[in-house]
Amino acid sequence: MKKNRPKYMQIIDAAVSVIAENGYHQAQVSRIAKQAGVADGTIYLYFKNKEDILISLFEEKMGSYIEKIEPVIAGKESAAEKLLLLIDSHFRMLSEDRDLAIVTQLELRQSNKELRLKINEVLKGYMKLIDEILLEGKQNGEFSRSLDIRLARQMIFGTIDETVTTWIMNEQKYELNTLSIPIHELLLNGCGAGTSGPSASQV
Amino acid sequence: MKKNRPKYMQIIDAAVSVIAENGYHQAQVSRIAKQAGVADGTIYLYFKNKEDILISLFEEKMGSYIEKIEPVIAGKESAAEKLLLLIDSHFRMLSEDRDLAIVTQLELRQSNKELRLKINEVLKGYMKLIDEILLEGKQNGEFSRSLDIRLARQMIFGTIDETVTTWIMNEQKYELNTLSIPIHELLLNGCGAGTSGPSASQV
Amino acid sequence: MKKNRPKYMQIIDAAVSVIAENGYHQAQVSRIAKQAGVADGTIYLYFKNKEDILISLFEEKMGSYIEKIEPVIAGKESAAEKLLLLIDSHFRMLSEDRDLAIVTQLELRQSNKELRLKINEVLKGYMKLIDEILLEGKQNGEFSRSLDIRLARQMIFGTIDETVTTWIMNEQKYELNTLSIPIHELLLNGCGAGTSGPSASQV
Amino acid sequence: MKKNRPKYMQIIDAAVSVIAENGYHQAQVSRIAKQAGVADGTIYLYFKNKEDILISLFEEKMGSYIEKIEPVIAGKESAAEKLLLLIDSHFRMLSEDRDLAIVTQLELRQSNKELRLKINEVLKGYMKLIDEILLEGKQNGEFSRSLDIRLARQMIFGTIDETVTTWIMNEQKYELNTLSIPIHELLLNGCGAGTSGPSASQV
DNA sequence: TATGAATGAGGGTTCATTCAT
DNA sequence: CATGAATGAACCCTCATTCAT
Repeated sequence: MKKNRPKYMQIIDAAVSVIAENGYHQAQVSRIAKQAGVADGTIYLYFKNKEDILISLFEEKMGSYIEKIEPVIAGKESAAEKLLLLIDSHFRMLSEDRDLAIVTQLELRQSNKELRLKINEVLKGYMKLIDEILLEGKQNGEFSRSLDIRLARQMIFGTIDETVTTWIMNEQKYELNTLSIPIHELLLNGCGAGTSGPSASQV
Repeated sequence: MKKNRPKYMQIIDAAVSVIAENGYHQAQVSRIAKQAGVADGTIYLYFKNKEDILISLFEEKMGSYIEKIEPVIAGKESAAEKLLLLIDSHFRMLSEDRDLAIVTQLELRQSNKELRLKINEVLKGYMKLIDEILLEGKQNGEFSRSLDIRLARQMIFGTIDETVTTWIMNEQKYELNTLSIPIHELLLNGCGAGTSGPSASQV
Repeated sequence: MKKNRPKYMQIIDAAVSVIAENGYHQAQVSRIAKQAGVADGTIYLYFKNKEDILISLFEEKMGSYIEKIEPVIAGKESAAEKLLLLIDSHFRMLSEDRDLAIVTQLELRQSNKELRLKINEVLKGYMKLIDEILLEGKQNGEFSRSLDIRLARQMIFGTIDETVTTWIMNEQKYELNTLSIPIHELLLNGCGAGTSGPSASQV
Repeated sequence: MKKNRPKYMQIIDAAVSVIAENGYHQAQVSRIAKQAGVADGTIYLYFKNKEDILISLFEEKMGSYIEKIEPVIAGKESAAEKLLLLIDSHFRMLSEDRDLAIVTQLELRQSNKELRLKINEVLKGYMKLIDEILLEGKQNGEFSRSLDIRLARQMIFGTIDETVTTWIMNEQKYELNTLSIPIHELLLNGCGAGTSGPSASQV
């Protein structure tokens, strides 16, 4: 399996670094190769083409994050707590790797439609995770019975995403994680949690 | 004023149509010219360069939308009603011009950072509009006193944007405007409106 | 006759000024038209095409100079005096119109082969003038009997031309006309005048 | 070093040939590449841009000529002999490579001011060589004590240059080298050599 | 496995010239 | 005579990918 060889991750990390520093359109394959310390041709021993580097980058970084976060979330008791953990972990992951944050929030979005469709495939796992939290919240009465899960998921993901993008655009001048609790409260309210008890944020 | 000559809008409309059909990276100037029924060189009598077409496109379509919607919203009495009108008009505008929806939600986001910064300038007017609604809602007690306007704005814009993008990605298989009221309800709840009275959506 | 209409010279003068200021490749027809205070299309009522402006420019400025200098030179008695007058007038003409000097010595030489062939046609009158001086000098014993007129002419024209070009390249930091007498002496020597009497420069 | 790889000279030679045949403005990069037997992109592995090909061409051909001729001239005893060698070598070099003659005398002069300034840099070495010959001739009494070196150099270079250009313009109908001795005699006279002894051309 | 020299397709923009008014 | 909006051909350069070593 090529993915297990050291140069595989070496190239992906080089891609993140080069794209974050120079932007998507300045991230030539030769530049990534140089940063990774390999020859241009070597890239093609590990990746089908340039697009494949970017997809793999997203899969490795986001895919592995989703896999990692899933069991941790499963350990929490209430949907509210799960949602808070989701938001906070999301913010923490991107705060801790600002290059990755720039790449996923700004640069990778300049890619063509095809690539973005494939990125969406990876995100589906994340959407499913959100849906499960919402479903649980509906079923155990934490959230409104009439909650439309698809719309609520768009609200949650859209809000998180817009929040991170704004933070990046403001050159990360503030601590992203300080927003976890207020954003959580907003979203809980949105889901109808505020009507039947104390805010879960206060838990 | 060049903007008043008929070919100006003719070229912008051609750009929307060509980009929607072929994608951002396939939208060669010569293709846009052909679609507009003018010579390649004529483009440069009306626009500084290719990027200028795209900026102008966004300014004309979104900028004029913002200007148009502003007084209509001002006519509404409550913040909740204003928010509903904002959402519903946003959805309606993009439903009525699906090419424009594709261009603004998917294609224009592939542009370089510079262009996107200029697009953000145009969007600032929209953000300000949202902020005003939120401020009004806070002041007249419709929304929670503790509402963080910046975060609430990110929630509102992020949710609307994500909802439209999902609709586009699903090839517009459903009516976007049917989502106006449920999205409105979600967002109102998020703003803390549900805690102190009947949902404004029911107004 | 188009040449008698005021706009004809107006356009030529505008061309000299625009080319001197901005260089040959920046001298677009529209720029010349603007400088001349006429519409682009008007240029084509007076000139066949852009090249025709440049040829006419050279014909008018250099051709008229040659016609003017010819009778003055004819009035001088010795070949040596005639040569001095030729050199000094040449330097004076270009000193007095530095724009023209820049255009003829530097900018017009960037034109294509065809244009330069036509310029050479105009210069033939000048070459003939030099040849006549040389022939007279040979016949009356001022110059060497063995002088090759063609080569001597190349020396004279080449020296004058190189001297003016060097002066232009040095940004006209010195008075070109101070070189008339020493250059004259060099060239007289070259023609074998120094062997049979006092320097003609001292006449 | 890129200059040592065979394709470097291959491309330069192709450029000379293409420019000589089709003219400066018709010498597209793709045409030069084709003539050199390489792909368009390969040009850019050896040269920064198109202008760089032309500068390099001049440096390689004229620069290397100047370096080569310098020690040979140093071996001659008198300034007169040195001058003859300079003229004759100059004529020989261009006679032996008529494409190069066309390119340097006619085509390269159509280039923009910037390129011509760089060409002048290369020529400065040549001017220095002429100056050294003149200085030596003045000091050892071969040339007139009152000789102005700068003006004499302009005469020498101007005469040689004009002679070659006339030869090119006449489509090389005669042997350029037959002019070496008579031109030499003209220039020696010009430098005041004829006044104090037998012509060095007769040596 | 690894290299890196070589490939070649593809597009934004300028500007001399025209022609309907 | 005069205008100036419209035309459209023409070209340099980049960079993802290949393949001989």
